[in-house]
Parts: sequence; C-alpha cells; structure tokens
Amino acid sequence: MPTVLASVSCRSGAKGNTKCRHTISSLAKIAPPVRFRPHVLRSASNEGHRRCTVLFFLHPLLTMADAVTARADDYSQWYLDVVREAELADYSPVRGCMTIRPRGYALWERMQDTLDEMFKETGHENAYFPLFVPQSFLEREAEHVEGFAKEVALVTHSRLIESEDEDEGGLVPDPESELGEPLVVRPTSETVIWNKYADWIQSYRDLPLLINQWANVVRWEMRTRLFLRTTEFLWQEGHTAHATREGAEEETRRMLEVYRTFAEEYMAMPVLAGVKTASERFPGAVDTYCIEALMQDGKALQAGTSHFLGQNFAKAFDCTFANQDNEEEYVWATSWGVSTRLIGGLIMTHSDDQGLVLPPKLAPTQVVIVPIYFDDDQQADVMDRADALLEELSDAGIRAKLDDRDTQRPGWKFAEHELQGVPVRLGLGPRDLENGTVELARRDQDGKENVAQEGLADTLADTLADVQQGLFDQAKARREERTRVVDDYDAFQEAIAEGGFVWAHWDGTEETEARIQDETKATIRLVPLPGEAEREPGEGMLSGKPSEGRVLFAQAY
RNA sequence: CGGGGCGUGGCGCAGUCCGGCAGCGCGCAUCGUUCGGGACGAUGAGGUCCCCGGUUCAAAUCCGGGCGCCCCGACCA
Repeated sequence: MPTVLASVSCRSGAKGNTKCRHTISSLAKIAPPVRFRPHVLRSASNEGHRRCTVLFFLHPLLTMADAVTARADDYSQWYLDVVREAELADYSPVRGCMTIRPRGYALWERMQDTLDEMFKETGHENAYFPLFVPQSFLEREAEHVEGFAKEVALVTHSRLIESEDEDEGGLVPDPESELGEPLVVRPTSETVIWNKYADWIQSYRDLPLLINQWANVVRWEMRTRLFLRTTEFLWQEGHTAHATREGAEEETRRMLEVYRTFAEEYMAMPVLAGVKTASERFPGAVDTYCIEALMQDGKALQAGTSHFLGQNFAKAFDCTFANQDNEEEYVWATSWGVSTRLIGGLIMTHSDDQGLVLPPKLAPTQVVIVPIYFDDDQQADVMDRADALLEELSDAGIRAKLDDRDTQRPGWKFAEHELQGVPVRLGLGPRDLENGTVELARRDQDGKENVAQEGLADTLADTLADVQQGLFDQAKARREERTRVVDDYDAFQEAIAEGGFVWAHWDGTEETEARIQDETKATIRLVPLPGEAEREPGEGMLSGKPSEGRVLFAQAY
C-alpha cells in the first residue's frame, strides 16, 4: 500500500477537479521516483475556481527504505530515524530525557553483562551510592564544582501542597518543607563516594579499594540528542582508591584497556586511545584518558574515559591511610565510566540506510528464523522443523528466535528484522524442507544463500564470527580512509572541513588550541599513548614552536 | 541562550491566506482471500484541532497573550 510522503495544496485557482496540471507536473519533477496522484480533498467553490490537494505516494517497491532517511541526505535525521524505527528509544514528556524501549534496553543489558564480567575479572566489586548529593559536597573540590555547577538539577523541597492562589491552582512546593541544604541530583558520584571512602579507609591494608556502580546520572545539558547526550543517562562509574600514585595510574590505564577491548572486540568499533589536553580534562582529574571512535559522518565520539584523580578528592574529603611505617598519607584515586552513549556510537558506527546493524556479540537476537508456508499442512511441517532448528541453535549457545507470528507475512518480517539489525536471518519454507536447506541472509551483506540444515549451528557460529569481524574491519577501513596527516594550517582546515580524524602538530599551548577550535570547530581529541601512533617531533602548525609529536584533531559529538 | 521549523485521531500530513458538516494516507479492529522481500477487498473504531482570553450568528481558520516540542549553533560524556 502506498505511503503518503506529502500533500501539497494547489493554489493556482485552476478550474476543474484535477486540472491543476501545472502545479502537479512541476512538483513531479522534484522527486522523479515518487508517484503522485491528484486527490481532491476539498474543492471550495470560489468565484468559479477550485482548489485541490495533491497527494504524493512512494512507489510500493520503494517503501522498504522509506522509514529511514538516507545518511547522505541528512545524517542527523537518519540517526533519529534508526533509533525510532528500530524501537530503541523514544522521547519523553521531559525535554532532553528519553524512554529506553525494550529493544534498546536489551542492548544495554548485553553491554552491562559483558562489561560487568570484565570488571569482576579485574578485581572490582559493585556497590550503590545515593542519587542525592549534598550541595556542599560538590563545593569541596574547586575544579569539580566549577565543572558541574552549571548543569546540575537541584532538589529544594520535600513536599507539595495545594496552591492558595485560585488562578494558579494545582500544586506548589510547600514553603515549610524547604530543605536546610539543597540536594544535587548526582552528575557523577566522586563526592558522595569519597565522603564514604574517608570512613572506610584507615590502613594500607584497606587498599586498593576497587568499586564500581551501575547508576543513572543527570546533567542539565543545553542541547540533547537521543543516547548521545541526554539529560539523564545510564552509566557505570568505577571509583578506586590506591596506596600509591603508581597503583592508581596503573588502574587508570588498565581500565582504559578494558574499554578498548570492549569497544573493539564486542562493539566492533575501532578506537584510538590517548590522554586529554587540560581543556578537555574531567573536572578534578590530574589526567583524563579516553578512547575515541570515528563515526560515519566523520565526527569523533568519545566512547569512554578513565581518570587519574591524583589526591584531589582524598584531600577534599580528608581521606588518608596509615602506610606500613605508620605514616599518614592521602589516598590516590581513579574513576572511569562508559554510558548509554555507547549505544549511539554503536548505531553510528555500523548502521546503514536500511536501518540498524548490530555486531553479533551484542545483538540481543543473533539469529531469527522466519517460517514460510502457504497452507495449514505446510505450516505444521515448517513449524516443526523450525522448532527443532531453534532448539539446536539455542543449545549451541546462539541467541536465536523463531518469528512465529501469523499476523505478519514473511516479506514484512524480513523488512522488520532488517530495520532492527538482527545479524542473521534464516528463511525456512516448503522448498527448504524438501532440500534440507535454509535460506541465510546476513545483515551486513546483500543477497542470500542456501545452506544445509545439517550442521547449522556450526555454520552459524562461523557466520556470526565472520559478521563480527567484518563489521570491525569495515569500520576500521572507514576510519583509515578518513584519517589524514597534515603539516600546515591550510591543509588542516581543509581536512577538518571534510570531516574525519586529522593528525597535526600542536605547540602544546592552550592559546593555539582555543584558536583552532574557534576557527575550525575541531578539538584535540587526544594526545596518543606511546605505541598508539607514530610520534615524531615537529613544529606547531600555527606558531612554529616545537611539538613532541602529532595530536589527534576532529570535530566531535 | 541565539537562529529556524512545527503543534489537527497512534504516525505522517492537508485544511488556516479568503470563518460555514474536521479530512486524506498509513497504522489499528473484524471477516474473507493471501503468504519465498513491507498483499488485497469489505466493514468499522478512533478527535478537548497545544492552552487561555477576545471578535462573530458561527473559529482549526481572524485578533491578543501564553505553553510545548523538534532541528541547527554556542556548552558538554
């Protein structure tokens, strides 16, 4: 059935029902693949003239893609279309907040399970700290308060009462219930956590303290974007305490590597690791490490951060320990986190104009079986076989699903699973029962092939591994293609305008960093870690002053 | 906070200039025919036209005021 793309009123005042040919033909030229037909919705008689409305329809064969805007046409709209059509998230009544729908949350759960296991393997335990932070806590660390003060939500009252103002009506905060000290809804938990760590840590025997929490946080951002930047988001924040500087620094790097492994091996999203410059550093950190990924539109996305906090929070919350010589020392700290933003990164790394594309390791459903039948007898046979295959796959540890809805037709299901990013789809019909085959379609490739039912679990395990690797390789190739090395500022500006990563020499001063950002909107994404990229000395492209090595620039989300 | 756009059944929109029965497509429900890449027919349900006030015999439409959302920028994970 055709989908209406648009309807346009003809105001030419031509006579007759469908006689507005001038308007119709000129509009038709605009979008040749679009079919149209004039449809008179209203023809109000007006001194002999008639008005009509022209409805535009998409040709039925084109409707498969009509739900998702093409990336080349409008990347931003494409992203929103994918999120909506794949039913990952929806807007909420509160500006900047989102509802994470079951399909999106299942993805997050996959990420959580994987990361949580990695955290446990590196010796961390989970705990939970409160949502509310006394305002005064935030004020303890000078840089921290400066960094977050402008984006916190405040709780000032504990009760509502009926408004006495007749005009206003409704409920108002009860003045009697005003809090003695306002509470901040946590934008991050360093302060509440270090307040407790000060109690819990007395001796070097209590160290290291390795704790993680899964939580929601709130940052009142000016402009939001589903998953990438929302007012409230879900994340994980690790907070560790160490006896030595080296211990904390090691932890910072260790967790950065955990993030890198997760991004590359599970999300199939290649990343570069490095250190942030002072201007991009976490408020209150000594060093902020990060992994950066490149999205398909050439913009960078910070995918995870790990901070070496030095003794800043220990000093702010007076957290000391007695060392082996019974001398009192401040504790060394780290914190590290990734958030639901990763889902946005995942979408923008792999998905295409047909919708979501998910790497098999994180896909809630890895394989979907679509039964095909023409009558009741066939249905029984096909369903029997499909059930058996489903069991075989499940037993082999593959997350498989049988789409047994008899309310939708196969073609409809194909399109839906494609839109929702299921990595592998199997078609099973009467023909396959005869031949002992199934029809296999990979989400990352066009076309389909017939494979034997015999040994299907093994075949699929290979296919899924191949899809996983293929997505990573493809993403990496895309990144390499859009990474440039430049020496002078003209070439730099040109490269940034084209989008992508740009390696360039920087003289290390905040002035040039600010000027570059001002003029090109590019920021320094990272100073590479040793071994991450070739480091050869050179001259800052603006000042000509010495540079130890190129740093990575890009426009970022 | 600046710039732009938009508020009309679940979704996408027409209707607003020029006031006169609130419409179209999708979706949804029921029945039938269908089913290897988004099927078709028939019937049907579904609306405070963002809110408040004004003008008028009559307001989705005109006038005044308010609210909300989306997109683009500055700020940020």
